[in-house]
Amino acid sequence: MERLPRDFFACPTLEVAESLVGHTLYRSTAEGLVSGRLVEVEAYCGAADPNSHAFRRTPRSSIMYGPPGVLYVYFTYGIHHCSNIVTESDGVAGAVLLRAVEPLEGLDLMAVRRGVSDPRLLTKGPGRLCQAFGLSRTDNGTDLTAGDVWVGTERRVEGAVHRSYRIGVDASTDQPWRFYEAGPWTSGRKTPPGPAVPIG
DNA sequence: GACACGATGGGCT
DNA sequence: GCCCATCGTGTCT
Repeated sequence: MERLPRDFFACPTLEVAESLVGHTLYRSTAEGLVSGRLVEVEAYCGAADPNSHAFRRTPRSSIMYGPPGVLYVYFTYGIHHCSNIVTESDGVAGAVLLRAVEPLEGLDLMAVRRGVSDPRLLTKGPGRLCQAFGLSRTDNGTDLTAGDVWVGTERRVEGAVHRSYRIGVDASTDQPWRFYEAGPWTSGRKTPPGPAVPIG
Protein backbone atom coordinates (compact mmCIF):
# COMPACT_ATOMS: atom_id res chain seq x y z
CA MET A 1 0.00 0.00 0.00
CA GLU A 2 2.20 2.77 -1.33
CA ARG A 3 1.32 6.31 -0.29
CA LEU A 4 0.31 9.15 -2.53
CA PRO A 5 3.19 11.66 -2.58
CA ARG A 6 2.90 15.28 -1.52
CA ASP A 7 2.91 16.37 -5.16
CA PHE A 8 -0.49 14.74 -5.57
CA PHE A 9 -2.01 17.24 -3.14
CA ALA A 10 0.01 20.25 -4.32
CA CYS A 11 -2.50 20.87 -7.11
CA PRO A 12 -5.66 22.94 -7.59
CA THR A 13 -8.23 21.85 -5.00
CA LEU A 14 -10.85 20.94 -7.58
CA GLU A 15 -8.43 18.62 -9.37
CA VAL A 16 -7.32 16.99 -6.14
CA ALA A 17 -10.92 16.46 -5.02
CA GLU A 18 -11.89 14.80 -8.26
CA SER A 19 -8.80 12.60 -8.53
CA LEU A 20 -8.98 11.63 -4.86
CA VAL A 21 -12.25 9.79 -5.31
CA GLY A 22 -11.60 6.07 -5.66
CA HIS A 23 -8.36 6.08 -3.68
CA THR A 24 -8.16 4.28 -0.34
CA LEU A 25 -7.77 6.08 2.98
CA TYR A 26 -5.76 4.22 5.64
CA ARG A 27 -5.34 4.71 9.37
CA SER A 28 -3.01 2.54 11.40
CA THR A 29 -2.93 2.69 15.20
CA ALA A 30 -2.11 0.37 18.08
CA GLU A 31 -5.74 -0.73 17.88
CA GLY A 32 -5.27 -1.93 14.33
CA LEU A 33 -5.62 -0.91 10.70
CA VAL A 34 -8.74 0.51 9.13
CA SER A 35 -9.20 1.50 5.51
CA GLY A 36 -11.90 2.62 3.14
CA ARG A 37 -12.36 3.72 -0.44
CA LEU A 38 -13.12 7.43 -0.78
CA VAL A 39 -16.57 7.68 -2.35
CA GLU A 40 -17.60 11.22 -1.44
CA VAL A 41 -15.44 14.31 -1.07
CA GLU A 42 -16.08 18.04 -1.17
CA ALA A 43 -13.75 20.78 -2.38
CA TYR A 44 -13.21 23.96 -0.37
CA CYS A 45 -11.29 26.42 -2.46
CA GLY A 46 -9.71 28.66 0.11
CA ALA A 47 -9.80 32.42 0.09
CA ALA A 48 -12.07 32.62 -2.97
CA ASP A 49 -14.69 30.23 -1.61
CA PRO A 50 -17.15 31.82 0.84
CA ASN A 51 -18.05 28.36 2.12
CA SER A 52 -14.46 27.60 3.04
CA HIS A 53 -13.03 28.06 6.51
CA ALA A 54 -10.14 29.78 4.74
CA PHE A 55 -12.38 32.45 3.25
CA ARG A 56 -11.10 34.43 6.22
CA ARG A 57 -7.72 33.57 7.61
CA THR A 58 -7.97 32.73 11.29
CA PRO A 59 -5.82 30.68 13.67
CA ARG A 60 -7.98 27.64 12.99
CA SER A 61 -8.00 27.96 9.21
CA SER A 62 -4.34 28.93 8.84
CA ILE A 63 -3.41 25.27 8.40
CA MET A 64 -5.27 25.41 5.06
CA TYR A 65 -2.67 27.97 3.94
CA GLY A 66 0.17 25.64 4.83
CA PRO A 67 1.89 22.71 3.11
CA PRO A 68 -0.33 20.30 1.15
CA GLY A 69 -0.84 16.68 2.08
CA VAL A 70 -1.56 17.23 5.77
CA LEU A 71 -4.74 16.58 7.72
CA TYR A 72 -7.02 19.40 8.82
CA VAL A 73 -9.37 18.08 11.51
CA TYR A 74 -11.85 20.33 13.25
CA PHE A 75 -14.62 19.94 15.80
CA THR A 76 -18.15 21.03 14.99
CA TYR A 77 -21.63 21.10 16.49
CA GLY A 78 -20.08 20.34 19.85
CA ILE A 79 -20.14 16.66 18.95
CA HIS A 80 -18.57 15.79 15.64
CA HIS A 81 -15.19 15.94 13.96
CA CYS A 82 -14.62 16.57 10.25
CA SER A 83 -11.42 15.70 8.41
CA ASN A 84 -9.92 17.44 5.41
CA ILE A 85 -6.76 17.11 3.36
CA VAL A 86 -4.89 20.36 2.70
CA THR A 87 -4.32 21.09 -1.00
CA GLU A 88 -2.59 23.67 -3.22
CA SER A 89 1.02 24.75 -2.87
CA ASP A 90 2.38 26.03 0.45
CA GLY A 91 0.99 29.51 1.04
CA VAL A 92 -2.22 28.97 -0.97
CA ALA A 93 -5.38 27.95 0.91
CA GLY A 94 -7.43 24.93 -0.03
CA ALA A 95 -8.69 21.63 1.36
CA VAL A 96 -10.82 18.64 0.47
CA LEU A 97 -13.39 17.47 3.02
CA LEU A 98 -13.60 13.69 3.34
CA ARG A 99 -17.33 12.98 3.47
CA ALA A 100 -17.64 9.22 3.10
CA VAL A 101 -15.72 6.03 2.40
CA GLU A 102 -16.68 2.50 1.52
CA PRO A 103 -15.28 0.48 4.45
CA LEU A 104 -12.72 -2.09 3.31
CA GLU A 105 -10.54 -3.25 6.22
CA GLY A 106 -10.93 -3.20 9.99
CA LEU A 107 -14.72 -3.20 10.02
CA ASP A 108 -14.73 -4.76 13.47
CA LEU A 109 -12.61 -1.94 14.87
CA MET A 110 -14.77 0.65 13.12
CA ALA A 111 -17.86 -0.96 14.62
CA VAL A 112 -16.38 -0.75 18.11
CA ARG A 113 -15.44 2.91 17.64
CA ARG A 114 -18.83 3.74 16.17
CA GLY A 115 -20.90 1.66 18.53
CA VAL A 116 -22.90 0.18 15.66
CA SER A 117 -22.59 -3.08 13.76
CA ASP A 118 -24.38 -2.20 10.51
CA PRO A 119 -21.53 -1.69 8.00
CA ARG A 120 -23.68 0.77 6.09
CA LEU A 121 -23.59 3.15 9.05
CA LEU A 122 -19.87 2.98 9.75
CA THR A 123 -18.45 5.64 7.46
CA LYS A 124 -21.32 7.49 5.73
CA GLY A 125 -20.78 11.12 6.54
CA PRO A 126 -17.81 13.18 7.69
CA GLY A 127 -18.55 12.77 11.39
CA ARG A 128 -19.03 9.03 11.18
CA LEU A 129 -15.90 8.67 9.06
CA CYS A 130 -13.82 10.45 11.70
CA GLN A 131 -15.26 8.33 14.47
CA ALA A 132 -14.68 5.07 12.58
CA PHE A 133 -11.08 6.07 11.81
CA GLY A 134 -10.48 7.37 15.32
CA LEU A 135 -9.71 10.86 14.04
CA SER A 136 -9.96 13.88 16.30
CA ARG A 137 -8.33 17.27 16.68
CA THR A 138 -5.23 15.60 18.07
CA ASP A 139 -4.67 14.37 14.52
CA ASN A 140 -4.82 17.89 13.10
CA GLY A 141 -1.65 18.51 11.10
CA THR A 142 -0.82 14.85 10.54
CA ASP A 143 1.46 14.51 7.51
CA LEU A 144 -0.10 12.02 5.11
CA THR A 145 3.32 11.26 3.63
CA ALA A 146 4.77 10.16 6.98
CA GLY A 147 2.05 9.81 9.63
CA ASP A 148 -0.34 7.04 10.65
CA VAL A 149 -2.96 8.32 8.20
CA TRP A 150 -2.36 8.13 4.47
CA VAL A 151 -3.94 7.67 1.04
CA GLY A 152 -2.89 4.74 -1.14
CA THR A 153 -1.78 5.09 -4.74
CA GLU A 154 -4.18 2.42 -5.99
CA ARG A 155 -7.49 3.67 -7.35
CA ARG A 156 -10.78 2.02 -8.23
CA VAL A 157 -13.42 4.12 -9.92
CA GLU A 158 -15.09 1.68 -12.28
CA GLY A 159 -18.82 1.25 -11.98
CA ALA A 160 -21.97 3.07 -12.98
CA VAL A 161 -22.36 4.81 -9.63
CA HIS A 162 -19.41 7.13 -10.08
CA ARG A 163 -20.66 10.69 -10.54
CA SER A 164 -19.71 14.30 -9.92
CA TYR A 165 -21.65 17.49 -9.43
CA ARG A 166 -21.10 21.15 -9.95
CA ILE A 167 -23.14 23.45 -7.77
CA GLY A 168 -23.42 26.96 -6.47
CA VAL A 169 -21.02 28.65 -8.81
CA ASP A 170 -20.87 32.30 -7.87
CA ALA A 171 -20.24 34.34 -11.00
CA SER A 172 -18.28 36.94 -9.04
CA THR A 173 -15.78 34.45 -7.73
CA ASP A 174 -16.26 31.54 -10.12
CA GLN A 175 -16.27 29.37 -7.01
CA PRO A 176 -16.96 26.83 -5.68
CA TRP A 177 -17.08 23.48 -7.31
CA ARG A 178 -17.86 20.45 -5.23
CA PHE A 179 -17.24 16.89 -6.20
CA TYR A 180 -19.12 13.83 -5.11
CA GLU A 181 -19.39 10.25 -6.10
CA ALA A 182 -22.85 8.79 -5.79
CA GLY A 183 -23.37 5.22 -4.73
CA PRO A 184 -24.49 2.99 -1.89
CA TRP A 185 -21.69 4.11 0.43
CA THR A 186 -22.15 7.88 0.16
CA SER A 187 -23.66 9.87 3.00
CA GLY A 188 -26.93 10.69 1.27
CA ARG A 189 -26.95 14.07 2.98
CA LYS A 190 -26.64 17.50 1.49
CA THR A 191 -26.65 16.08 -2.01
CA PRO A 192 -26.22 19.08 -4.26
CA PRO A 193 -28.57 19.73 -7.16
CA GLY A 194 -27.27 19.77 -10.69
CA PRO A 195 -26.30 17.37 -13.44
CA ALA A 196 -24.29 14.25 -12.76
CA VAL A 197 -21.11 14.12 -14.79
CA PRO A 198 -18.89 11.07 -15.01
CA ILE A 199 -15.43 11.61 -13.54
CA GLY A 200 -12.33 9.53 -13.21
C1' DG B 1 -16.51 38.70 28.22
C1' DA B 2 -20.74 37.60 25.66
C1' DC B 3 -23.09 35.67 22.09
C1' DA B 4 -24.67 33.25 17.87
C1' DC B 5 -24.14 29.42 15.09
C1' DG B 6 -22.20 25.58 12.40
C1' DA B 7 -18.69 21.56 6.14
C1' DT B 8 -23.55 16.81 11.72
C1' DG B 9 -25.83 12.74 13.23
C1' DG B 10 -29.37 10.32 15.73
C1' DG B 11 -33.93 9.72 17.28
C1' DC B 12 -38.61 10.36 16.76
C1' DT B 13 -43.02 11.60 14.01
C1' DG C 1 -39.20 16.33 8.05
C1' DC C 2 -38.33 18.21 12.73
C1' DC C 3 -35.84 18.65 16.84
C1' DC C 4 -32.15 18.30 19.76
C1' DA C 5 -27.38 17.54 21.81
C1' DT C 6 -23.32 20.30 22.76
C1' DC C 7 -19.09 23.45 22.41
C1' DG C 8 -15.27 25.49 19.67
C1' DT C 9 -14.69 29.33 16.91
C1' DG C 10 -15.22 33.81 15.20
C1' DT C 11 -17.13 38.22 15.83
C1' DC C 12 -18.68 41.98 18.30
C1' DT C 13 -18.72 44.90 22.42
